[in-house]
Amino acid sequence: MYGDDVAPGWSIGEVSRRTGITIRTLYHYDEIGLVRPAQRTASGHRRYTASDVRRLYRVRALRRFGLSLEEIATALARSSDDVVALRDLFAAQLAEFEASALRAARLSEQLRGLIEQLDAAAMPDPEQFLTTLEMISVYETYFTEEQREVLARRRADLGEQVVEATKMEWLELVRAFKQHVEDGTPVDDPAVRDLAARWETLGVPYASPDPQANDRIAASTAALWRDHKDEVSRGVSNQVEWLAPDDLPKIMEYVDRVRQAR
Amino acid sequence: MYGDDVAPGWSIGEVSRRTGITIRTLYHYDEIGLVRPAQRTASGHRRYTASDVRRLYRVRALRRFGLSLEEIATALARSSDDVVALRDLFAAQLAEFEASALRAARLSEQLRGLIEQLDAAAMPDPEQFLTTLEMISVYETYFTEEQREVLARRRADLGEQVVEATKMEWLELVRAFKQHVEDGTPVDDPAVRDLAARWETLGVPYASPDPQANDRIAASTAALWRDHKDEVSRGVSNQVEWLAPDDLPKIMEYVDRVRQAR
DNA sequence: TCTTGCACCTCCCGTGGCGGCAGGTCCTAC
DNA sequence: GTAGGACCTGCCGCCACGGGAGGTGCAAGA
Repeated sequence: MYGDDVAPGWSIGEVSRRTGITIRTLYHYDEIGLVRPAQRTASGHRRYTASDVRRLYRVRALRRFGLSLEEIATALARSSDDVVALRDLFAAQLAEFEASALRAARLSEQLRGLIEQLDAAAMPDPEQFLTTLEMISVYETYFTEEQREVLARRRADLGEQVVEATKMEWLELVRAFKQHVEDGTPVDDPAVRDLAARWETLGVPYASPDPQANDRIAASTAALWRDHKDEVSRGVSNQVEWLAPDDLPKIMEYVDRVRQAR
Repeated sequence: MYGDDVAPGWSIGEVSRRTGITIRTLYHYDEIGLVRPAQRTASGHRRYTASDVRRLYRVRALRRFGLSLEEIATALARSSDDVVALRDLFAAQLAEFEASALRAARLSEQLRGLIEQLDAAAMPDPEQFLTTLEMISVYETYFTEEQREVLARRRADLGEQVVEATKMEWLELVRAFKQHVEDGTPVDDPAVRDLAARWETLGVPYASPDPQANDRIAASTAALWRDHKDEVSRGVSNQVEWLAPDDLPKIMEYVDRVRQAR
């Protein structure tokens, strides 16, 4: 066609079919200078040489590995004299893949948990579920990724059984304190003092070996509680029947006073 | 400030600090109607209520799970009356996570292989390595994802040892054929006929149970060889010393004639 | 000769989820 | 009076193209 068939190389359409790259993408690569066909025909049509097509295959391969077009351009520009740069680029990309795989795995797990909750219909009320969602985000806001990492690993190490047991014991303590609040037990009573001591030992198995990390986590927890008493209380009271949404703040205040009385 | 502190809710700056969402993002959410602050002050400043902030936290949580802002908008709009839609959304997202994790794992493995090759300095010449890259892309162009899947699984099932053994045997056959080409052995000689028979049995362990799939893979392979003789030959001759870049096409032609002679 | 049709060209707008800047307003504190 | 900070709107930029409009060049059929 056009008598171009005597010209060497291939038209853009032929190249597109051969390589599986869309024509639009070929235009784009030409535009940004990544793969420029060596020549044009008299009528202005692009002619790709064998070396152009080879370059295209290289670009495609590197793209598959998630490199940006800019990275590919610099890599192909200097890769002829050092393979080391390419190696480093690959290594960096590999590290990123692995990091994102880790993130994806964590998110998958969380999602699975949420789906399970929804399936178990443990949360019939959509509002309750949305509150859970809020808490997820609040949690992310107050704890750094590193802290979440530490906590998640700790929980995993201890196992679900232990975590559940801790939860139950904490709830028992809350229930006991609730009774004492209602009874107006004085804060220096030995009974509540013992309860407060048990309260403090609850977190011990979750502590990390680094005391400073513990302090930071405690500070974050305190800030979270300070700023989001209401949401947390609602969340907890959704889980147990004997707790009204505004009980927990009162109880926590009482516990604090008991601790200070020591 | 501005005497706004008597107005209920929070300014955009305060919300940004509390939630960790940038002000620009808050503007964006307002613009697209995803989170509109309930009111404005007389001077036009945004005031976020507690319910606005709750909505923000929900949005953040859903974003973390990779939902698009549009999906979040529809989810939050109707989630109050059906949690099922949300559950399905999560399930779909989970499936996507898992698919992308699979892709990432495959790419990681390929990258690791390439890095290993580079580290082993088995490829001192950058040009050789770039040819390898080309071949990766060519391979992708000629085989569909499904076919690659089948081949990869087959290789994994057989184990590296077997694959390596096949490679070695194939190279031996090539070497034998090369000798016959040079000697000018006629194509109906029993010796070369036997070699061709062995050649054909080589691929048998890699065949999938579905004969049509095998045919398609064979066709793809033929097309690849037809269009990329030179690259493949260069690639193979890079790996062994006794093979010149233009030997392989001649050998393959000879093998073809031997087969047809039967 | 006219039409139809195809391959190709350039130019330009759109995507998602914001980042960032310019230039203005509003209010407080020194 | 002015310096500064928080806030406002409007607009351009990113990345890797997708897609469409509107034009050109050429061949084959009616």
